[in-house]
Amino acid sequence: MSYTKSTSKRNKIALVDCNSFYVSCERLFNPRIQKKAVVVLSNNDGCVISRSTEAKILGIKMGEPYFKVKDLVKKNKVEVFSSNYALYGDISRRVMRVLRTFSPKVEIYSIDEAFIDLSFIDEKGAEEYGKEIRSRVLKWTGIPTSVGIATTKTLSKVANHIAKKEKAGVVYLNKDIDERLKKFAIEDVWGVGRQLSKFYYKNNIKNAYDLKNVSNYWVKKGTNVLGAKTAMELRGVPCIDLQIDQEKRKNCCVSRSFGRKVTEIEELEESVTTHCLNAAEKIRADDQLAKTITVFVRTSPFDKSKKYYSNSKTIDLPIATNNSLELIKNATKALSEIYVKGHRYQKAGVILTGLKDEKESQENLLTPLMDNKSKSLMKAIDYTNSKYGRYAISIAHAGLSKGWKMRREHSSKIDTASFDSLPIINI
DNA sequence: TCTGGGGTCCTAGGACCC
DNA sequence: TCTGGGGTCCTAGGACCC
Repeated sequence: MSYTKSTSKRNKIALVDCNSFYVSCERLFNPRIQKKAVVVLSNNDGCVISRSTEAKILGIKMGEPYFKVKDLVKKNKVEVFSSNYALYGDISRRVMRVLRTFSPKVEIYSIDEAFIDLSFIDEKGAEEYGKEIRSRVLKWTGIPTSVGIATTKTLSKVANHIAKKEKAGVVYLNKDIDERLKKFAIEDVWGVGRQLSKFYYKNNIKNAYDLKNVSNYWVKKGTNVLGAKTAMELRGVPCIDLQIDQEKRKNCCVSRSFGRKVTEIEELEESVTTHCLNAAEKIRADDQLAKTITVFVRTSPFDKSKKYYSNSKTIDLPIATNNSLELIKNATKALSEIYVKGHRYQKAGVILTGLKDEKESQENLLTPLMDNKSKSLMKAIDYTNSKYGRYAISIAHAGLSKGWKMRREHSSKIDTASFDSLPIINI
């Protein structure tokens, strides 16, 4: 058996993850905050969702409500930003474009991370290649990354985690794997969340090594197939394929918390209408049609002094559509069925499901002739809004005052349209 | 006063059918 | 008291991810 030969052909998957991505994006445009503690807040300035290393050291936790750390932030002069997803999306696309120069097989896993197939690199070259990825991404986009390389996606997640923790930049997990896994807490394993951690701890499985060494049968019985796949991947057996083709979404959800509590149905209607416009625009951009629409509303789950109310209504559309007006009509009807006077609503949303390709949908003989007309209307609206800014054309029912709209008190106001026209300078 | 948003996949259980 | 047995399809809800 020729061992060396087979190992050199082994699967190699790199996970490239941007460090403190949203903070790094804000830093690109703000030299003043390079070395400072910085945090980025979620929509509505609700929670901390990105932290610089300095902010982590101060003890600011991921996902922590902003009001709980406000004092700490003030005392330590932490720089605070409301999130700017249009900006982060632009930077993300740039990062991904650079990653594609390293391998034809790239899976964009989230806004700030990607799996890359590096099986064509031999054992000795893997770590060097990882370093080259880091430096090129940094040079071409300004974004710092960490790279983990291993034989499966789950192990490359482990490697990446270690790279971040040890500030190693690149970790290639090819030796002393068991020793590393023994020090890797079970709750940090990709695919093991709160419930599974509880279950594993109860059964004396405390780290990745423990999980690697229990029987597949036992894992599958106690959890499900995904649990078993995770265990297999820790053993180095690839079970989760790289998804290279960007598949279209199957659902589309648009929802927001309100900037203040809402009690009247008119304001709920405004927000639901706005969410419909956004959701419809999203699926039109992908040439998709929706078969069903769900509207949901809820009060604050944190307000213990009031009774919690949460409800949703789903409507099957007679003909799959992406027509804003059609969707709004149904959403409004759904809303009227779940609205109960007297509650202080905190959030409302719209979910489009049963999405399918417009091309694949059969032309329905009963489709009114109107349809072509409204199709061109939607096209015109999308074009105008993309050219002159979102909401250049809206409908009156979406509301003009929008007293319920979310808070964004710390926006850096970086205009991505103008950013996109900036020249790129390679240093 | 103030606690994000948008996804995917899996399973259990009901409806329905023969 | 006893109440068939399987198969498929669909959906709601849970768990997980970033």
